[in-house]
Formats: sequence, C-alpha cells, structure tokens
Amino acid sequence: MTVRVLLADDEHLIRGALAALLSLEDDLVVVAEAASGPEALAMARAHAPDVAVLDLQMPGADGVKVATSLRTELPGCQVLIVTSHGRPGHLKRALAAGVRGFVPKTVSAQRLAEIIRTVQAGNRYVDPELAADAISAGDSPLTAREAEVLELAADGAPVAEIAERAALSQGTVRNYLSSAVSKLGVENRHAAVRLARQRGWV
Amino acid sequence: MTVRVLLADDEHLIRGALAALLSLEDDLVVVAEAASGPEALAMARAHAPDVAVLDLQMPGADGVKVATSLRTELPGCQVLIVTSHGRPGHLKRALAAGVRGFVPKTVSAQRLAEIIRTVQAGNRYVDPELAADAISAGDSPLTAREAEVLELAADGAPVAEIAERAALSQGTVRNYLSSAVSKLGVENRHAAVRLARQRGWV
DNA sequence: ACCGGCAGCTGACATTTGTCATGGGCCGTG
DNA sequence: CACGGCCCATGACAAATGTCAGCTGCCGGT
Repeated sequence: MTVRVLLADDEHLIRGALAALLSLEDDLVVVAEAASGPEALAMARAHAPDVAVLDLQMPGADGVKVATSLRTELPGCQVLIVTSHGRPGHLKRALAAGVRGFVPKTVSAQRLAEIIRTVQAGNRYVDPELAADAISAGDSPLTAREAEVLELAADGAPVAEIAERAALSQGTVRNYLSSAVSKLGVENRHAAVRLARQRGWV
Repeated sequence: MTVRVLLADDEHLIRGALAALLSLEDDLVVVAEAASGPEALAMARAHAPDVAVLDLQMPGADGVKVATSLRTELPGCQVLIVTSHGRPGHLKRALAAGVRGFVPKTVSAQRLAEIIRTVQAGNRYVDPELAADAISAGDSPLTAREAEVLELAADGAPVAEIAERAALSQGTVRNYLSSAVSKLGVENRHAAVRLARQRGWV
C-alpha cells in the first residue's frame, strides 16, 4: 500500500530536500528523481511510478509537456504539478493535459503528502487560490495568430523582424498586434506581451 | 560547536524541506524560519543566528536588502544567499552588501551544509559558475539615470508616462533611453530592458 | 584653470508604431 | 446559402519613438 513517487525539479537542492521530506511519510517512497523534462520521462518509463510530481518549469520540456507524454505512455501514472509562479493559463493547459493535481510551492510538505495520496487515489486536487485566479482570468480572448505574433514580439523585436519570422506582411503583423492590444485593453504591444504572459496566454 | 541557522524562503514547501534536510547534519540547527524579507529580519533579531540562509527573491525585501540591514544590526551573523535565477548583477550587489556566500539552488544539500560551515567560519563561498557569469557580464555601462529611466520603461509605459514619473522632460527621457539602447547594442528600449534585467543591471 | 563626464533641456528630423477603412478567401453554423 | 469569424493583405494617416546636434550647469580630477 505504498505510493511510488517520481520527483522532477531542476533545482537539486529542492528536489533532494523534498525527497527527504516525503520519505518521512511511511506510505510514500521516492523511486526516482529527475532534473529535466526528458530525464523525467525516461525515469518514468524505467520505474513506472504511481505519481509523478513535476515542477512546471524545467529545462528541456516543461511539466505540462511531460504530463502529456506520460498520459499516453503510462496511463496508470497520475501527474501532480508543483510550481512557484502560478499562471492561470498554465493551470488550464495542465488540466487539459490530464494532470490530476496543481499546487504552488507555498504548500507545506504535510499538505503535499496528503495531496499525493489524493491524486494517487484517482481524485483531483487544484489549489483553491490558483483555481480562483484561473477563473477570474478567464479564457484567452486572443486568436491563434494574435497569440503567435504576440509571442514573437516578446523580446522587443521590431515589426519587420516579426513579420519575417511569421512569414506575414508587416501590415498584417501590425493589425494583429493592434487587435491584441485593444482586446487586452492595454497601452501598447509590450504591455500586451506582459499581460498575456502573466495570464499564461502565451 | 553547533551552527545556529536562520532559513528564509517564501516557498513553504522548500523552506520546510530544507529545514528537515539541514537538521540531518548534527552540527547544524535551524533556529528560525521566515517567509518574507521583513519577517527574516525580525527573526534574526529575535534569535541572533550564526548564519542566515536567505532566498534572493522574497516578498517585502529581497535577500540583498535583508543582508544589508543584518550587516549593521548583527555583525556576527554571516549571510548566505540562495537563488534560483542567478543574475550577474545580483551577485555583485550581494557581495557589496557584505554577503559571504552566494549559491544557486541547483547545489545539493550536502554541498549547502558544507558551505554553511564555510561561511560560518568567516570564509566566503561563491558558486564558480555564477562567478564566471558575473565576470563575463562585466560592470553595468549605464549611468544612474539611464538605469532609472530604463526601469520605469520596464512595463512598457509610453515615454510621456516615464517622463512624468521621473520628473524629466520627454526629450531627456528619450535621450537616456537612446543612449542606453546604443550602449547595450540592442534594437530598441524594450530589448534594452530585457537585457539589463538579464544582466541584473536594473 | 581646464577638461571630461554626467545631468538636463530643446528642437528638428527620420523611422517605427498604432489605428482605421477596406477588401478578398476560407470555413463552420444556422 | 447567407452570415459571421478568422486569416491575410493594402494603403493612408496620426502618434510615438529613435537619433542627432547643440545648449547650460555642476562636479571631480589634473
């Protein structure tokens, strides 16, 4: 009746500490650790854990991507995502990817252990605060292209460069940018980028 | 001969896990924990630890600010800063604030324990990789005002707003922005903001 | 005393943006 | 099929931004 756990987080310190802490619970056992997305996937294949605790931001592939792959490869493995910066959009994406749990790193280890058990039992758990944020943030009002262009604009590139990289005319790029800006109700595209990022829409 | 440690990190999960892990070392004892800058300061005053392990990014006041205050209030307390995102500029600021150690969260708990001892003994320890980054990044080429204006430009505000908030004329703002852009060798001010942020110059 | 660097401003100009109107093609729904 | 929504484009215009030259004044170093 022990739960076999896979732990993935790029920060060695945290991963190790977490492993130590979860091991104090006598019904939990950490069977594998990983420091990147691909590594997490490999470890999961090798050890077939009951629950995979994944950090949202990892090098290689983020938690949601890993969860998606896991969903098809190891249907018996439930995924729990842990994150520092809870962005509403991420939660939505995560849920869509079949993730069963989504919690911020501000929870205590006690709570985490409970949540791992909850998830292992096939139930879902989403942090109430994050859920509230996600609901109040609503769905992205941006169309696919608007989001794409906004993303290309993220590093402050001029319109000409965005147009080239998106294989669009400059006028079109400006139109999309303009409509995104008006939809988000902000001053200019840079603020739009920031807001969309905050909301997890890009 | 035990080292009394203060632990400050806003992520409960990590703080708790870390505390558990450090307690395994029999010469280390965690005497206090804090979840924010001001709280860390208060805890330090109350418990006078030998070493303060501070997260760089915390609500209220960041690790460096706390270190600065600690330096004068508790000269006997050595400060060790732990961070996820090692930005060169932060390291420089930290060292200037009298911080004795600076490490990324990717180190293992074993290493961290050793480093805590090193710091407690009055020696310094800086992660080699972060040090290399800081050296290669060099000093900020920006003047005080340039940096200030760049900071106000960070959220994509129009020049008019920056000018108002900085109590400068719009022309002056544009001049500073322009010189910052050319010094950093980037396309426009938004890219400049990004680069300066990356380098830790803002 | 002089020079250089920084702060601060102005004005003029070219370029880049944001905004709007307008049009066509494609697709899904009623 | 008509309608609406998204995609993609053009052209024109206004506004914001970037760039340059040139001005004053302060301060620190030689």
